[in-house]
Amino acid sequence: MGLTPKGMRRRAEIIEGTASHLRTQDPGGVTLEDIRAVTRTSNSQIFHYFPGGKEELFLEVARYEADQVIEDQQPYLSALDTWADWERWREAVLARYRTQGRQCPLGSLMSQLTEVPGAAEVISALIGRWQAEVERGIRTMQASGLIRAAIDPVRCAAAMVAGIQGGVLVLRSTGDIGHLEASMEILFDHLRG
Amino acid sequence: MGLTPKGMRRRAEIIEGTASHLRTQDPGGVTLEDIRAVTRTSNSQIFHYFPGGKEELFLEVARYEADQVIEDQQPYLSALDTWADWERWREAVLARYRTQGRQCPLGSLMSQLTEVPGAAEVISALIGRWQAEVERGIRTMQASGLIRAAIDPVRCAAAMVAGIQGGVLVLRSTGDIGHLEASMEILFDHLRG
DNA sequence: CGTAAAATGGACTCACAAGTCCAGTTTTTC
DNA sequence: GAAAAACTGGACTTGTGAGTCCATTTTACG
Repeated sequence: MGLTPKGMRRRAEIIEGTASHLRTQDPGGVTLEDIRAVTRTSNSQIFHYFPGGKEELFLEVARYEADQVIEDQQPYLSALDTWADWERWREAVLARYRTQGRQCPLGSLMSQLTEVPGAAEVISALIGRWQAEVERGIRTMQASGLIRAAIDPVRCAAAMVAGIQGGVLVLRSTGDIGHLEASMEILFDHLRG
Repeated sequence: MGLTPKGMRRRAEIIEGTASHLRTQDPGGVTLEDIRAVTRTSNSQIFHYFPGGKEELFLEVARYEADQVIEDQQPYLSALDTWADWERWREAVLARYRTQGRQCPLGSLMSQLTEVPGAAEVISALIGRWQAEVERGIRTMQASGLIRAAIDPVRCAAAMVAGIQGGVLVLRSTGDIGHLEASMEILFDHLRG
């Protein structure tokens, strides 16, 4: 049979507890014992809810964090209809990364999952969703004449996503958010023409 | 005493052998035993040349690979004096990543070294060097009137580096090189005005 | 030469952390 | 209200892989 309501709650608690612990600790060094302590579970619970063990749990956490990434950009990301919306979105992105600094929950997590089938899909899906939203925003702006028609929405959205990713990557290694700012700045300029 | 000539050779061999093995295998799963096999060494040699053990060895490999990244872009990166040079450079970068696909030796390696003092410096230094070269290129082009003066060399170089990094990151997770191409394309357009 | 330092081989220790097992408790369901 | 299924605790097994140790050979250098 499936999970009882209580079981579902417990499972979610384990994922969320692990996620929040992984935001402050390097996932590479986190053991099941740490997770047990932090989530007040026992070994049997972990393997009960995640038969695939640590790997499966981490993958679930990655999914959860990927959702968070999008979530944190809402409601702006889904409604890029005016320049003011774009600016608010940009601020939301910058604010997020200014706050979390070099601690990118998803980035460090994914590096632990390099050969788990499904891990790459999590990122691909995230990037896909992200890019699709940006693309939609560009098209909307084009429809209302705010962005010139010569802009290729697909390429521009791709560059935007890549620029942000790269900016965050640099932020993670150097602690400098300037690259992220510069990337978005220039791409916005490019959209404005 | 220091190392004898023979010792220095051996040490270099271990680094290079490990590096080339790490390009085809996920560093996370590579053990000292694998390294012993691949480099035909014994445990004592590894600890003899790298008293800090695996961590120290991997850090050396990271340094080595970081040098390679710059090396592979030469001689173009150091002489971005005309548009033709820029195009050749772009092609060199794209060619490199088209070839190695999702296998980014440095990226996967660094994720194993998240809490090694010195690891972040390797990346910081790489990004710094990279960005400085691009910046110099932009200034040269400005001096000869090929790029308009309104362009901010620092911001633009930062965005370029971030865009490339992000493009590679996406390439690593999705296998799609389109983001890298789009990033460079748009930034080149921006430079051309 | 000869001797001291450096280079090598390979067996051994040891800690740790993932995963297993089973016995006991709670919840669901009929 | 009782059987079945889901849930939980915690001790135990086990494999693995980093790092240690010492004995032996090779190289540097006066």
